[in-house]
Amino acid sequence: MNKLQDLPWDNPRFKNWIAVIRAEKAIVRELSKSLAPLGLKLVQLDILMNLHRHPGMSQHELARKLLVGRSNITMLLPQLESQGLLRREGDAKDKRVMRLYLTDAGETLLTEALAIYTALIDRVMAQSTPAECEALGEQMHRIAEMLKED
Amino acid sequence: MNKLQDLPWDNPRFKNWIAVIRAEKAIVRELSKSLAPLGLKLVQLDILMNLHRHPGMSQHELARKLLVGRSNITMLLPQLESQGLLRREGDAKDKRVMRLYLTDAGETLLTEALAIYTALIDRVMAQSTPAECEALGEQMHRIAEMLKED
DNA sequence: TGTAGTTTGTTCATGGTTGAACTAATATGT
DNA sequence: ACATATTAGTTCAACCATGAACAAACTACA
Repeated sequence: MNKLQDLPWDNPRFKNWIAVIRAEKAIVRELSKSLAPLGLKLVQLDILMNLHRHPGMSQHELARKLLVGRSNITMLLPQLESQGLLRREGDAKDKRVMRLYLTDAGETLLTEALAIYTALIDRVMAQSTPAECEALGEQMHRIAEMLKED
Repeated sequence: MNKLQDLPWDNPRFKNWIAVIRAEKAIVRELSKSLAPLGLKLVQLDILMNLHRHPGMSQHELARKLLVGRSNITMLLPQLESQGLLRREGDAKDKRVMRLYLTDAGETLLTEALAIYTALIDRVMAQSTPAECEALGEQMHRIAEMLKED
């Protein structure tokens, strides 16, 4: 059993991980505020981004990409659809799946939102040198790969 | 107006930031699963950790530390209190504030939970050299400081 | 075929989080 | 002292996300 005196705040790895959490939370908060004027929530932007990169995605694929339940997607889509940002088309070969596409309005809003997003990230990452930033990306990528479960 | 062809996935800063999000989500998911056998949710562990470091904290201070609404704390505490993990004492000088303390049971459970937590973080951070890990922490700390609002 | 198993998307009950009132206690300014 | 403003904590209604149960559509294999 550990003693309480050797708690992980003295552990460099742990301490640095806490810093990651804090920074991530701060950025997400800031981003949410910046996106509010567009009427977009973070998860909605995530959907638009994925649909732009993978037009014709199914709801199931989208849910997996977003690490979110399928039922959540079911309830998220009507909001965006009624705003005319995307459209759903039944797949011709498999009548179960709905294929998702951004509309022009969706592409336009996405562009505006990404301008805000990249501006924030540029501002934030300007705190680090390009090399540091690249190293950061590689570390995180390794971690995500390591924890990927399938 | 940006063209859609120069989207931020080609922007190194942005791409690396996406990696941060993915890794963070993966770790949080994994951690939540590991903590479930103790009957602890992540936010509850956060509370125990903060109460250990700052005994006698008020609910308001705790809410600010956790970046969470005060009402959330109000509803989170009874769960932990009824499990005998913490106790609330009215402040002698200011009758509005409730001072929070871990019980011995709380300290014990915290120790167990932290063993799990640090094991995961050690495993994850072992993907990087100590120097990389330190650089990571510094970058994140700079970002959090930059976005700190008061 | 046909039957069992899988996959897609939906529905629904549950639990979690939020922010806006609200109360009680304290601080401030005249 | 007294009115006003601020602060700590609570309550409540609204919103979100989740996972289990379900129906419809597909697949596989005898």
